[in-house]
This record gives sequence, C-alpha cells and structure tokens, in this order.
Amino acid sequence: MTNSLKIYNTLTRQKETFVPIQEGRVGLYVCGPTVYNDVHMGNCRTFLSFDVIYRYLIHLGYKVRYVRNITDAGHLTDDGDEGEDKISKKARIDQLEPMEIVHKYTMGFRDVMKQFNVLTPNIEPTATGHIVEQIEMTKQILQNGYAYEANGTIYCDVDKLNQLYDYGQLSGRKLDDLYTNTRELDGQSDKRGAFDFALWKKANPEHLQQWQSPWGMGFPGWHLECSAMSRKYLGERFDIHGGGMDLVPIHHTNEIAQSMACCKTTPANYWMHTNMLTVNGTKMSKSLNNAFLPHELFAGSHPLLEQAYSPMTVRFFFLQAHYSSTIDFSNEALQAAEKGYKRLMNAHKSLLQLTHSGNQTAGNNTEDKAVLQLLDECYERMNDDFNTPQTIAVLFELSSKINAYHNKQANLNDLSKDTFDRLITVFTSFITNVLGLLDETTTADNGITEGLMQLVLQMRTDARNRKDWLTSDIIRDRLNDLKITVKDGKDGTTWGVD
RNA sequence: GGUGGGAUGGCCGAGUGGCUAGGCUCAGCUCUGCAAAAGCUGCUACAGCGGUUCGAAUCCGCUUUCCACCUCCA
Repeated sequence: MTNSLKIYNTLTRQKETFVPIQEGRVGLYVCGPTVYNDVHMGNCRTFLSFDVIYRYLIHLGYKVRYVRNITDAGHLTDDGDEGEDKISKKARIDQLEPMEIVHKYTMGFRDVMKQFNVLTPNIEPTATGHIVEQIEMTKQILQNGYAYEANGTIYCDVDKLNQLYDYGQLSGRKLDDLYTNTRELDGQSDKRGAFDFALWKKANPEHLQQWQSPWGMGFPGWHLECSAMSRKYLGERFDIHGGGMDLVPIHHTNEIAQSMACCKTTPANYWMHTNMLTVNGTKMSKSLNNAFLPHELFAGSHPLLEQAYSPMTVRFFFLQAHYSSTIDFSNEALQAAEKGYKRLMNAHKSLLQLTHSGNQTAGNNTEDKAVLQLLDECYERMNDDFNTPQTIAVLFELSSKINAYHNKQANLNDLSKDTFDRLITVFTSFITNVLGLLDETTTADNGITEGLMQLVLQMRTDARNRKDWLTSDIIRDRLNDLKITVKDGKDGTTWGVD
C-alpha cells in the first residue's frame, strides 16, 4: 500500500512514485511564515495542505521528520540593495524590539495552527538561531568559487552555477530567456549578473538585526536560512521540500542554487507546491488588502463575510479542493462546506453508535463487497497525490450507507463483522487522523449536557406517547431556538447541535 | 512583453479517451402525528471553432477569456 503513493514533482513536472531515500523514513521540509505580521488565510491554506500530507505519510506508517521554519530575520522589503529588513521595519514602526515582534507573531501563528488542528512539526527552527550555520554555508560557497564579495555583501554567482546545472529547471525556464525577458531593475550595481542574489548582506549601522561575520557586520540573505536549516536537520539531500507556488521562481530556485553551490546536490528529491487562495478570482495577499485574518473568519467580522465560519468548516472547505488548484473564497462556498462538514461528522457519530450482531458471514455479499471497495478507494485516492476532494467524495458515499444502517433503512447485518470493524477503523482514522477533522459540537462538561438532553427528550417522548403534540412541539421548537436539532428515528430520538 | 496554469451543470469542485465524482441548492417519493433528520429518485455540464479517432469534456491546433509568476509574498 505504501509503495503506491504518487506525488506530483514540480522539478520533473509529472507524478512520480514516491520512493524515500531511507526505507520507512521521510524527511519533509516546508517553508514557514515570516513572523512580522499576522498570518492570513492564504498562508494558512499552505500549512493546512502540508498538515494533511504529513498526517497521511504518518498514517501510511512512515517515520517522518517534519521541519517547518520560522523566518525571523532577513527577507528584504525592497528589491534593491538599499532594501530594509521586514522585521526591523515593523519594529521601528511599532516602537518595539525585533524580538518582541517575532515573539508576538510566532505565538499568534501557533495559536492559529492549533485552532485549525494542524499538527506541530517535529522541528520549528528559526533563522536567527542558525546564523552560524548560514555563515558557514556562505563560506563554503565562496570556497567552491560560486560566490563573490562586493562591499561586504556576498553574492551567489548564478551565471557560473548555470554551467554546472540548469538553474531555471524548477520554474521551467532557461536562464538565457530570463535575461531577455525580464524587466530591468534599478540599484543592482554591485552584482555581476542580474540574477545573482545575496547570501550575506552588509548591514548599515542603524540596522536593528545584525551579526558579526568574516565580512563585517551583516545579516543573512533572502534564501539562505532554508538551505542551512534543511541541511542541518534533514541532510544535504532529503525527500520532500514544500511551500506555496509563489516560492517556485525565486526562493526555491535559489535554494537549489545554494545547495548546488555548496554541496553539489539538489536538496530535495520531490518538490511539492500548493496553490493560492483567491478572493473573487484574485490572489489573497497582504498588499492587495483582500486578506482575511483567521480570527476575522471565526468571528465573521470582515466586511466581505456574511457570517462566522468555524475552523473546522474552513479546514473542510480547503480539503474539498486539491492542494494544487486555486480555491476561491466565497460565502456561498463556505456555507455549502459548513453543511457538508456537519453531514460528514454526523455520519461518523452515527457510525460509532452502531452495534453489529457479530455474525462473521455477510448477509449480502454485494453490499459487503461494495463497502470494502469504498474503503480501499479511500487509500487509492489519497495515494494519488493526496487527492483529498476525491477521498472526501468516497467518505460521503460511505456516509450514505452509514446513515441508512443507522436509520434502519438498510440492514447492518448485510456486512460481516470483519467488514464492519474495518469500516469503523478506516472511516474514523481518515476523518480524525488523516483529514484532521475534529467534532466541534463535542463539549467537555462531564456528560452534563448529554444527561440534560436525555431528560428533556424523555419528557417529550412521554408527551408524544400521550399524543400531546402541543407539549412535544413546544419542546422541539424551543430546542430549535437553541440551535439544537431533534431527530425522531425508529429507535427513538437523538439530537445534534446545528 | 516572456513563462506557466485555468475555463466543467443553479453554486462550489473532482476526473478520465468509451463506464456514477462528491458537496450545497431545487423538485418528487419513502419514513414521520406533523416536521426535522435520513434514504431513494430527478434536474445532467464540460468556453468557442476546427482536427485526430470507431468514439473526446478528456489528445492536437487556433480563437476568446481569466489568473499566477517575472518585485517581498504561502
């Protein structure tokens, strides 16, 4: 089962069978957030996508080391040499220490990830915690002759590297074409080639974040941290490197350049890229002012939002599209997702309430086989490049069957005990472990709510037995006012929270 | 201008050269004291124009159109 996993590799532009470097183990690196501001929903989508990828790899039995960095230094705001550090710019504006900014937004990011039920990576390294490694890597690249110094800044020599390998392979472009078709940029005076990029930048005295280096006071370049940290924790060559699609042409292209220049190897075998979240067809981004913050979504407090949407509704909404497709945010789509999510979770709840007679012989072989087939399909769909929308479609088909068993519209004893047990195991683990969906209606109140509900529903049942429809309907209507749905079934009455 | 990716039924969103996506909405039926929930059924699409093929929404070409990247961005 595990060896049939296929992954779309940006590097080769095709789906490939996943073969880990070390059998049974996976090294996974994902580019994390720059903590100079709140993460918006577009950022979250990427981390949610890779969360499911991480979860499924674990589910398949792999021992995974998942590294996702926190960028707390570097990353210039401008493209020119006079650019300013994002972290220090924000610090100056807010009259705060850089470390204060970084701490605040790191905490905020972790809080949001927790709300979305995103698993914590095994390591969350920070750029400022790995200055030594970045200096070391810069030294090696200089020694290998693929970098040069100009006024205290170290640039990577892309032209020379391009003789070693195809620099533009990841983005599917030739360096020559890039030269002829790229707009002229200003302020590149120190660079020998237009696509050379800084490994280490000289810092001006007023620069808030700077460190001692062999080339004077400075700070690491835009892309070096990921190369240095992935190398440190996963090795010079590891299995999967991921991130948002917008990182392909510059950031990831230059990460490959750095690894080639330093270690003569491309860092990762499989490159996975998640697509963008759009709003009204346009990419969500901070600069366009169309970015929702997670808490605005949960509270419904953004002008474009008609209502609040829960974290699990949003998680489910994202998973209904493939990670490699754009997905458009709209109230209609989210409301549909909210209902679908509840339907799925209710089916799961119903499944856990079913009891099987224990008969090992299937009462209906066709039905038994159909269920087993659907359970296998869950794996087939996920093995096909983590196709969550198709997996969810299969889970909905199983939901219809579960609901029918639950409401005595179909006979549970059509299934053998083994099939029933497998249904519970697979359905539950896909909902809970693989897709990471939590039941938001569950409350930890020591069963008080459930006890009270049983009391109320018993009173209503008594009224119904007396044909006292007035009383029974008042109870039902009042519960509806509290957003509690009463469901009269053949085996009695159950309830659920809207 | 260059490069890449799209255009699917009322909405969202998968997918494959011939076989049901799925969810939401809507209509009908069953169940029900009535409803709700649930099950079943129906509405049935692949931007346009050519071409390849026994057969194409799926492959090729052209057209229209949208988006992303080429500047930090998940």
